[in-house]
Amino acid sequence: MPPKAKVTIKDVALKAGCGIATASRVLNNSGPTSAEVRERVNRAALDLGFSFSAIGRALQSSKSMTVGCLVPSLANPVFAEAVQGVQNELVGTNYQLLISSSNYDDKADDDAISTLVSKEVDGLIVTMVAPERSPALKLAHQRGIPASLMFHDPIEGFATSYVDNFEAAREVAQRFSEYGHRRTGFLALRLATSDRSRNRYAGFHAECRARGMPDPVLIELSETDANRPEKLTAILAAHPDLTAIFASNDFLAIAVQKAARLLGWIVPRDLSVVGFDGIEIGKLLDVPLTTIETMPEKMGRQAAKSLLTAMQGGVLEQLPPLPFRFRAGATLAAPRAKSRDDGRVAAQPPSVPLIKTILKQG
Amino acid sequence: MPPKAKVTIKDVALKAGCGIATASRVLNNSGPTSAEVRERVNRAALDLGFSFSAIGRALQSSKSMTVGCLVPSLANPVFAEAVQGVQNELVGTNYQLLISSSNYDDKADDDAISTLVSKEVDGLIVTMVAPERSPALKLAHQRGIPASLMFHDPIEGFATSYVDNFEAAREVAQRFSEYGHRRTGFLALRLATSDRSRNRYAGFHAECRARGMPDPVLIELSETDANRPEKLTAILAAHPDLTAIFASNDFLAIAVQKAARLLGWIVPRDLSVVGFDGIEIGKLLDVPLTTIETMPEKMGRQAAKSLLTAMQGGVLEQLPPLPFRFRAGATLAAPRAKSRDDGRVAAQPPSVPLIKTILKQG
DNA sequence: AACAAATATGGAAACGTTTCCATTCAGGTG
DNA sequence: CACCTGAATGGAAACGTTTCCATATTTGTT
Repeated sequence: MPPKAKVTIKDVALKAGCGIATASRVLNNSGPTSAEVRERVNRAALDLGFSFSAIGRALQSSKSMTVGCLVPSLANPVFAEAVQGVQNELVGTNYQLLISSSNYDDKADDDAISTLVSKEVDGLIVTMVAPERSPALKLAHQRGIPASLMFHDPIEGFATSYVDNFEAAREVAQRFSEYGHRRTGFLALRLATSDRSRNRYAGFHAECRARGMPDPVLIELSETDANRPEKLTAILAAHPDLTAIFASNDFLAIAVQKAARLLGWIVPRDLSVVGFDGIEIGKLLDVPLTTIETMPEKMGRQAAKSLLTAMQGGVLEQLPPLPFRFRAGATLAAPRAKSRDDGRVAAQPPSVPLIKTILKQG
Repeated sequence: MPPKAKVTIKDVALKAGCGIATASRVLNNSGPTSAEVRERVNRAALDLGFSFSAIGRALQSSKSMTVGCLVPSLANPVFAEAVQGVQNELVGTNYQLLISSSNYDDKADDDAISTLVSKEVDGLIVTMVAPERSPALKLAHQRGIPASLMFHDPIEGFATSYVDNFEAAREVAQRFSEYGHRRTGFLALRLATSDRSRNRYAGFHAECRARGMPDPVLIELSETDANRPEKLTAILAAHPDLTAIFASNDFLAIAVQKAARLLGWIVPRDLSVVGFDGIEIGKLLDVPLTTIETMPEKMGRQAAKSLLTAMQGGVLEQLPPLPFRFRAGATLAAPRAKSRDDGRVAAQPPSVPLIKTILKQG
């Protein structure tokens, strides 16, 4: 084990007393070799601790054996799971995963793609703010780098692995309607940078209309407000007529319940809440979360799978969306029959001190 | 915009009517050039849509400008956040992030490191099952590839960014003791593959002893059982004398509360629970989770930061552990004075039908 | 025994960079 | 006017592979 910094195939050939070409053939099993030289080369490689330089290989074959993956942020468990799905699918192939994240920034998205392209990735798997108007992504496409989208609805020229947000949201509106809800709200974060949220809102809105319900109230929260319930509490208080909230993700669905409790409202008696994503924790809550279950891991897997076939010369074809599933939970129920102000506030007189207590600890 | 597959610096030089060396100097600002040729080269590069081949560069400079990162799984939000932290620190440098995951498998860990090394990463950031006995990691070290650990306690030869699990766990024992708890349990997943959990257990155990409490009951859950509360319910029922549980992560802390509820126990009246990690959702729960807050994002950042200085020729030095913080929450309280069987079961007669209901929906 | 066919081998080019070195040319100094 | 300095430039080597091609050796067939 001489800890030589770099041992190349040249060193192996030298030690084995043969030419580089022969050593290469032995090490790759890529051509005729005599048993004798095979023995010598393998022994030399082992002794020297040789391993191929992926860079040398990449240069000569113009294949980096690397796929680039861009998501807004790994701090969002949904994206993290999807990336893990990609990874799971890539294990066993010889492809490695180069990742980047944009923190939901349009410009950063584009830069990230450029960087990945200049690293000569063999394929791309992306979730970005606006894939349809990313110059870098278009350029990658022109250069013949196959790209597979995740979470996005289909757009011209790319295959995508996604869940039908519009349809899923329609189902939520339908459930609300069946329980007799009429005045609803849609709660989301960063609507401007999330086509997913926009699609959910669109579907929810469309189905509410179709059922003759009033248009849902659109509640958009800033990043920072999401962790501090006060703002949400104020918003709820300002809309006492809402009986049901559709939250664009499960975290928000849990946050809005916290806000409701601060007002002394009880879920689902005084307010129904439905989330989106289907995180596991939702099942374990005291009042299990009603939500739409999706499969981020599968999404990543599917994106990786199609990309792999595309990289092997196959054609990138659009598969149908991944299924979603309505998880009943217990945060959705019929709205109270009685008028709001009588019912809710009266039922929980000590709401004000409660707020104080919790504000203090936050 | 001729969508030529590959435009190299040779093409640029040709079009600009100069030598390759000159073109390189212009494009890199790395030597004397006349204003005139500079103009021509830049224009040619722009016209042709030239961008450097990172592979060509890597080969010649023997720097891949890539750091490899290995974590057990991105499906665990703690690791995902840490990786995002690494990423955040790397943005702005010219380093890209190559990731891999082992799914908590010892062998896979080693293979992953080998692969990353053969990709010639310039540095490594790793969390693995057992870094101290990974041949591949040792080899990387011998080859002079700097490596920075995450989540691990310090080991010979590597810098690590971590939280003092032992100390944090001692604090939990101390809090339990102060509230008057004596019989406690430690709940964990995959103890064999997580030195973090083992260290927490060790610290918890040590402090319980130091305070004259009985040794904590060690409860280890299989992966699959963690999502299905029945098993946990059975375990709790088998240990009716426990008054407090320290869970090795917040997810388990929430799961054990679910199990307790299935038995009709009320948290924290009948059972105190303390978690670990400090996930945001914990704050939003009806009964806010008592837990140890840690900073995974910072951990990733710190690991990346030290690695960066090491890669720039600096020395990899061990920093003190990152701080943790006890978050009070509301799932920790004094144990009930009365005997168990009187208190708990009698207080919640309808516990059996409740179990049935919930089992059905799971 | 002679020759074709198959097998084994190594030299060299190519992949896209950067950088060392040598060359050319202009301008300044004695 | 000869000389030196410094700037500008391009050729070529090197980084580690794979692969084409040509050569050398063995095997098999008449």
